[in-house]
Amino acid sequence: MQLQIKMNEALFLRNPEHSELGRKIVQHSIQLIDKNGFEAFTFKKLAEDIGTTEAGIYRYFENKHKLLVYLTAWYWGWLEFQIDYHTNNLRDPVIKLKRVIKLLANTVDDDELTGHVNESLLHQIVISEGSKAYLTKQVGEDNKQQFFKPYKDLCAVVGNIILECNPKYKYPKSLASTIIEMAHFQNFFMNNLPSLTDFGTAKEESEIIAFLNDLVFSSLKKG
Amino acid sequence: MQLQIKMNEALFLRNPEHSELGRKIVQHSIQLIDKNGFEAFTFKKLAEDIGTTEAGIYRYFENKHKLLVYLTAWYWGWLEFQIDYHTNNLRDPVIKLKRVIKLLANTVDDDELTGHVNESLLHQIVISEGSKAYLTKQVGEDNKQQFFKPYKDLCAVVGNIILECNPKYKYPKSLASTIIEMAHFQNFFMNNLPSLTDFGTAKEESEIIAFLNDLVFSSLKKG
DNA sequence: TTCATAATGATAGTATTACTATCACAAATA
DNA sequence: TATTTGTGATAGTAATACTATCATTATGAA
Repeated sequence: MQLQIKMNEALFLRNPEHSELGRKIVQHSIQLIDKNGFEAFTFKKLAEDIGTTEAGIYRYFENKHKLLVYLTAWYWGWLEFQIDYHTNNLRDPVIKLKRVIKLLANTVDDDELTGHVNESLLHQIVISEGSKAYLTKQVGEDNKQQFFKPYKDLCAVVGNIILECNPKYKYPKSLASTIIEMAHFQNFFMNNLPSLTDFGTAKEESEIIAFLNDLVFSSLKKG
Repeated sequence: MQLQIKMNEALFLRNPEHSELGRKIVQHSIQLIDKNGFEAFTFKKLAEDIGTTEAGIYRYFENKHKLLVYLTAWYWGWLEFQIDYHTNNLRDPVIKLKRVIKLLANTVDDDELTGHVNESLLHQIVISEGSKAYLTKQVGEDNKQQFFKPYKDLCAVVGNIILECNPKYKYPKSLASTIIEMAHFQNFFMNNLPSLTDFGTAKEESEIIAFLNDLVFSSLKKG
């Protein structure tokens, strides 16, 4: 059994899933970006880490920005699969939404079904570097090429569950993007700038979940 | 009359406010970063834009990261002043908080009191590039040196107003950082990835304000 | 089995970036 | 008047972000 996330072909020059080297590029880039941060990450270092050459990496990805977008898109695609999988048997939209919040805010375990991707590290990358995928001047171009479709799809899914909870709620999409972003930002703040949160002492993800639940379900309360 | 924001001395090598060249560095860096984005921004281009040399810039700022942190810190300091100024005569904390949300989410006009800083452009920079000031591997080091104090102070101010509204509310700081971040992220999404928001058609900041007000005051409602 | 093609490795080279260093000059200051 | 301070001009270096070429190896179709 194996899980494959279908990726936008414009994100790479050669599909990294289709070769050993490609999978190594994905695997080691996740490790390196997590370890040293995206700014310090270069294709040269990645090549050395893998034991190939810089040119070898460039055959798969145009540049490191595209690779970052690839990784985050992969993550959002994977997460949407997780959400579908863990909520498809649930009827009550409130329970569903709580489940989604948990999946967004919890540390993920490494998924055995995806050999070369360490989801736990990738989750950390999405927290620390994810916004850099779209906070650029090329965001318009990238968006035209559908690079952010997985993120937008996930947001739409969450937005729809929100509407199921309260069909009259006026800001389902904005609330969805708020939940998604804050699940990550509050985590980053908790661990790095704790005075921006109320979780500085305990540093428990469960508290982030409690905060998000409170935020969301106060908003969705009718009346 | 002149408004001066007191800045952390560790952010620069020479205080840019104290010389003509320094003020030009600040002024032109704001223009260039706004125009081309932070990634494409280099000290060489900045020097050419000003009509000085690269070495000249390095005498003021160690590197472009410090300059970005300087600019964002300046903005948060300025914004806190604006908030103090516009809310100090208000008694009702609910009105106060609404005022704060408006100040956070609205496009700012260029403040005449600060000659070399174009607050309107700087606001755009904080929206598009602001998170990059702390989403780095050095965030811990930078935080130890108090680089993010203005941001944290602002967050504390907002958190306290939240507590005035509802002393029993459990997440004042997290809600404060959520408001601040979302005032900017929803703006960025609205203009660049509109399907992540509910403001795609109108593209009005007033809608972001309405969303944030709804979000915040549902959460603070007692019961 | 053979021929063609595709993927990789090895190496080289370029323009730009991110600095550091040095020296000369002008203005302010003591 | 001597001295410090800020600026301009120039040079230089290591690293980054690529592009190009050629030889070798693996794959797979005829």
